[in-house]
Parts: sequence; C-alpha cells; structure tokens
Amino acid sequence: MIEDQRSPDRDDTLAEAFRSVAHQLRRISVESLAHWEVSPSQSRALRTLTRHGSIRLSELSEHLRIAPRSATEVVDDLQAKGLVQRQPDPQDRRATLVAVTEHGIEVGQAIRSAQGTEAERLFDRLSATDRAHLARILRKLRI
Amino acid sequence: MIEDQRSPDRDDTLAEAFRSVAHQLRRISVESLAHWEVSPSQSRALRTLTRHGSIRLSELSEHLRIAPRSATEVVDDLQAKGLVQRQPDPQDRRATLVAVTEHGIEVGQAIRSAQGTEAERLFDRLSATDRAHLARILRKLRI
DNA sequence: ACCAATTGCTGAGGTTACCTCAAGATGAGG
DNA sequence: CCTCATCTTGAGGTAACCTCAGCAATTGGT
Repeated sequence: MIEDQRSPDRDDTLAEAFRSVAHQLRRISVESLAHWEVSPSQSRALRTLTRHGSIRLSELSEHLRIAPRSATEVVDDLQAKGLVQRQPDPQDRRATLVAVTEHGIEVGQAIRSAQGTEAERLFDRLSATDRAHLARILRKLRI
Repeated sequence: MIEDQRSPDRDDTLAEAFRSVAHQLRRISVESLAHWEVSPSQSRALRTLTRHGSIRLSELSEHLRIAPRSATEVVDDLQAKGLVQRQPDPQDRRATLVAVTEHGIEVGQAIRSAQGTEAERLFDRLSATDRAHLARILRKLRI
C-alpha cells in the first residue's frame, strides 16, 4: 500500500497548519516534562515566577494571559508539589503573593538545563534566519 | 498607573510565543463559529469531509491527526447536529463511512464564505511575504 | 467615619479537545 | 476453523482553560 505517504493532509490554511504545529508542540512538551511530573502550563508559571519573584496571583495571570481563576488553579497544583508557596500581601490583605520555593527553583533549573527549554527543540530544525522570521511574525500576530 | 502597558510578557521563547498565538487563534475561531454552534474541531472535520467525500472514521482521524477514538467523538457531535451521517462500509463491515449531509454542506459553505476561513483573518495583519514565510516554516515544523 | 463601589481571590460547575485501554465484531491467512 | 490483525466505540481520564457568584478587604466619595 503506502501510496500516499506525504503529510497527512494539505488542508493547509495557515490557521490549520498553525494549530497542527501547536498541537505537536504540546505533545513534545508534555512528554519532555513528564519526568518532573509537571505540566506545560505549570512549567510556564514556574518560569514566570522565577523570573519575576514574588508576584500577585492576578499579575501572574496577566503574564500568562489567562483568567485569574485559572492562575489560581495552576498555583494550587504547583503548591501541592511544593514548588511555590502563597503568602499574604502585606500591602493589601485581599491579595496573595506567590513565590517559588527552593525546590521550585531547583526543578525549574533542572527542566531548563536538561532538555533545552521545554519543547524548544522542535525549532532546531529551522535555520537561524527562519527562527528569526518566525519570532518576528509571532510578535506581530500577538498584538 | 498604567506604567507598563507593553505586551504582557516577553518570556518569549519561540515555544511560548507560539502557544500564545495558538491560544488567541482558538479564541477567535470559537467566537466566529459560535453563530453556527460548531466548535473549531468540528469545523475542521466538516472541511475535511467535504473535501474528501465519504471516508472511514480512521481515515478522518489520520487527516485530522488525532486518535481514532477522538474522531468518533467529533463525528458523534456532527451527526447529532445533522451535519454528517454514518453508513456501513460495504467493503468492510467493521468500518463505517462518514459523509457530509446536504445540511452539512450548506453550513460548511456558510462558515467559509461568511467570515473568511474561520480565524484566518488573524493572519491578515501579516504582509503577503510574511504569510508565505509562515506557511513555509510551518510546513517544515510539521514534519 | 461610613457606605457604595471596586478589586482580589476562590468554590462550583462547565467546556473543548484530546488521550488510553479494552471489548465486540469482522476480516484475512494458513 | 482458528488465530491474529483491524475498525470502531464504551468507559474513564486529563490538561487547560472559562464564567458566574460570593466573600473579604480596600478605596472613593460625602
């Protein structure tokens, strides 16, 4: 058989190709993070928190571009694993600050150093110029 | 306030920027399809089926690059809306063929013509060259 | 100082789009 | 026939979101 072993489908609107790659990206990401029992979105949050230090839940949600309620969830999960912890914000007692724990920092570093950043390896198959093009294009699309 | 109203985050690994745009794309897509009460993945399936005629569930799953079980689900939903129908495959009684109904064709056309292809409009903000670049790059990433 | 409106978080409950695993029916080859 | 492979689907699960409503604390008038 094997009469048509090209790419499974060329229904290629840009939108569809994009989705397809995003889907692939997630799969790689999930797989490469499995070892640490961390999901992609948790890893993203961990990164953002490591980078920004102690920030409010709402700030985190902005950085991640998700609804505050969703950030609560991610933080719950990370906290359950001992990777971050909540503290009351002394400035405003309604708010809670989230900070990475020692353990969280370690895991974050391990993730980043062990496999190159998450699924970043997918992009290795692009030339440097293409990566630059892609970065630029994505920036435009992101508004 | 409003001291820093740039893009919410420049945690821009390619992977993250990519995710972010994909997420955005989905939102636009959901919104623009809401009118027809069709989800993005249903719309994709509808398109594939319209294009390929009567095909097996397993074939559909290959085109969509999802597990056969997941294709069952999408077809269930489309069938419940009367957009597609199942028929036994005369060649192989284990298999079922899926075909778009009249109504399905109409809806498919309506979707496509009314709003430009789904969320394809997102890409309007790119120049023609950039769209070409993107298409090429996505093709490479897709394996 | 006091009340209203606002803001910050989270419980409850949903959705989309997947997935795996195993079972039931059928087909193909020896 | 009998075994093995193939096709679909039931059961059950997961990730990553979402909205809506409620409670607590703060802020902005008056």
